[in-house]
Amino acid sequence: MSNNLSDEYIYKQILKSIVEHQLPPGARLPEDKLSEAFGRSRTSIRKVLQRLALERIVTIAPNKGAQVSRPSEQEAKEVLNSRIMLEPLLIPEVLKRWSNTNSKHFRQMVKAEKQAEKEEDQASLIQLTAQFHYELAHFSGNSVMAEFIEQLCYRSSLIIAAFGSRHSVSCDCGDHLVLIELLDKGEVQRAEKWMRDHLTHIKSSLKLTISDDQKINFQQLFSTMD
Amino acid sequence: MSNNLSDEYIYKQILKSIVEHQLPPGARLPEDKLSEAFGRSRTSIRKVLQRLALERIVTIAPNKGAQVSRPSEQEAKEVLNSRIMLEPLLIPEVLKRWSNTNSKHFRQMVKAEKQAEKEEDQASLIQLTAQFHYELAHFSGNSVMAEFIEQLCYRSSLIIAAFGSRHSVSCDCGDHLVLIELLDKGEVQRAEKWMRDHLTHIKSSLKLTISDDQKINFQQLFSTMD
DNA sequence: GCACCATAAATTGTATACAATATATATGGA
DNA sequence: TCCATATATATTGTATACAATTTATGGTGC
Repeated sequence: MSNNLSDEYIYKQILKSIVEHQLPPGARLPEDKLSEAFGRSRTSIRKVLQRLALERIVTIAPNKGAQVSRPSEQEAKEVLNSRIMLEPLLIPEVLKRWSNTNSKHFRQMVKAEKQAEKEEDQASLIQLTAQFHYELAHFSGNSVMAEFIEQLCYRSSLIIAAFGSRHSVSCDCGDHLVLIELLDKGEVQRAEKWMRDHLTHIKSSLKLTISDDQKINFQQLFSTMD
Repeated sequence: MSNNLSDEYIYKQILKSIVEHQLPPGARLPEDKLSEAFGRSRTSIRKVLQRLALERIVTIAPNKGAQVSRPSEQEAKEVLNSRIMLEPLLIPEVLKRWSNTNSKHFRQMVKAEKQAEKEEDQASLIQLTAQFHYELAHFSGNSVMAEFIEQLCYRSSLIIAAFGSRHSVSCDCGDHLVLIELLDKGEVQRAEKWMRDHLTHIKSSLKLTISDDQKINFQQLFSTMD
């Protein structure tokens, strides 16, 4: 493989492989193998692995090295619950800045998603789905929040790798187009609700042990729906 | 100084110095000086500095090394706005888990704050104020959110160092006791509102250039208050 | 005195060496 | 055959060496 690659490039490359499920949870990441693959010394690789560890994408055990994180069920719930709380919260700000250009940009992205779906290119589909969410967050104008959400999106991909069912991914797509249309029409509350439901749906598609957290609420289940 | 200190210890030590305004924004953090101070090689120090850089507490410029971050006004606003959004959001969850033990714990903490205030121990006061906020966040049961808020608290300390007025710190204290009493009484909405107002007050105590972001809203200003 | 350039000192970037630890393999006894 | 132990191999942890770059110093001309 070619030489003299920046740390940032190596970081993105490894992250991408994990997010796209090429490197499954638990996969060992030996420093000298990576060192050889990227043609850089172990020093650079360690730096990248430590960064990924801080972001919880990778887990480093003392004297045992790095492996792709195996998120716990607890962590899975917390990450998804965080997204359910935060992403709808940013919708009003996104809408304030919403323009025709944005709309076109995101429609283009949905097109790419559908293309990946048709070609059964799981890797691209996962990556695009996450990208849709964090790019939207970035349009809120609050980059501090957006970067946090971006990390949660990467962690979600890992969580889907660990707890997702066969169709978790494609099913998830649930058509981001609907959201765009709501934003075009300026329907704040419906857009917020869509986002909440969308993420809740992803969460419930995970094969997590049932707990208090997701006891069936018959009241809600059989209430009149819109 | 004594030898063989863990990376974690060094990290906390440097973080503490920055949060407590011993190391002001812009202060250079030369690797070999720190290396000597902690009795470890530059390797360990670099690792710690890189972590702090990812957390935005420190800024590393290529070939120029690390210095304590100088947050921009934009960043200051985004961090505070994020806290204004998030911390009230966690109040309901905190309340669900609220117990007499918690109450006592936080009352103890307020006592310590007041002690620090009386002794004019600015460093402790800043640290305790931040700690109050992030410990509360941890009692929400969502550690993913709590860790993010913890980071935002550290960044806030840095922001106060950069943009705070003389009495930003002591004034801020605005009595955390009030919040505890609201939680004791189970007043969710009032507690949420208290938190929002408290953080908004901190934000407006900063010497930031006036922008759209904080134009005076007369409507709101002269509305009937409770 | 001040700007400018050359040189010296200090500081960071990167690779590598060696020690410490963990994992894998092989050997011997029950 | 299986398990325990010893040895060998592989892998990580840490310090250090050297190159690359920046910052400081000093001298020269104007």
